[in-house]
Amino acid sequence: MESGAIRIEELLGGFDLQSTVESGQSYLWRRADGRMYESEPAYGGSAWYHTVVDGEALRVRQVGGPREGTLEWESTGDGAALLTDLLRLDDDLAGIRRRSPEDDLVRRAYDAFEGMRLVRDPPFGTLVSFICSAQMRVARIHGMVTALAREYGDPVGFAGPGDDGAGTYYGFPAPERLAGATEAELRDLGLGYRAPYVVETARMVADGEDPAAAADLAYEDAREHLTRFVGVGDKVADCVLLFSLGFLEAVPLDTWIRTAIEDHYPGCERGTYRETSRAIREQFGGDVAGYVQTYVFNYLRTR
DNA sequence: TGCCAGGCGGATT
DNA sequence: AATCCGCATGGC
Repeated sequence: MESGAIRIEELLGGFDLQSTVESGQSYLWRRADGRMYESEPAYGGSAWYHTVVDGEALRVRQVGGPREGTLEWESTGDGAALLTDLLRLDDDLAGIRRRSPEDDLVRRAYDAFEGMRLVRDPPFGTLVSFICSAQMRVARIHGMVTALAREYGDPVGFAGPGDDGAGTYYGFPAPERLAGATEAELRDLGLGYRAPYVVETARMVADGEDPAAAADLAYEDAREHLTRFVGVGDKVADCVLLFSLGFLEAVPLDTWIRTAIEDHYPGCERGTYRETSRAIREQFGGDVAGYVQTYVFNYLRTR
């Protein structure tokens, strides 16, 4: 096992671990104490969080604040490289904020979650997570994804300081494993009407349709391309583009953002997803619009 | 109790 | 192309 530390002072614009992994962007991290989404934003409490990527286990906690704290990590692999990739530690967050609009809502959202970064999660786990997200609260989405990992994922033994004491983490299942599940099994895990969508999309990916292939396309073509997967419309496609494939201009139009448009940017409502998306993307700063969206989403959601 | 949650697929018009 | 409808399920 390797371990190390990253000084947050060295990251442009700081970092806050809790708001990054508990803001409904990623459902692939878990808290050792099991208290995801329970504690207040900016509390943190130096909780350990863990994930598994490509068979490598990684856990991390933040000691101190979003400007002068330290990220302590332990991993079966190169923890520093994994963290930098997964949590976008190389983004210039201060620069991104400078390129964001200055209205009251955006300012309040940035101030409420100082140091929150976007994530760069693996494509298949992100795709399935957001298929599960339809008409569902974030804590329950996290519960569904956790159940899928527990039932179909590969365990990685990793003893240490985690409060769960189990020392076994589960990676998100490979497409072939979920493709082999039955709709009834997934319904028993609480997926409801999303169960057949997950099975069918897993089959498509197992048969060679790679969601990551969208990364080579222009933004709107990439969004259209991802809707080929079952259970994936424009909104879920935007989530995959933003939280996995690095399209920072993507603005998922979910219920919270649609409310924000009604209340704060009524001129951006254009009647169709495509045109409303273009308008709010412009309003939110173009190539940093996805960052603005995620701050506003989390701010409104947790009020 | 009814309403809502990071919507989508399918049928109808 | 736009609109309507059905769909699971737990929390408030």
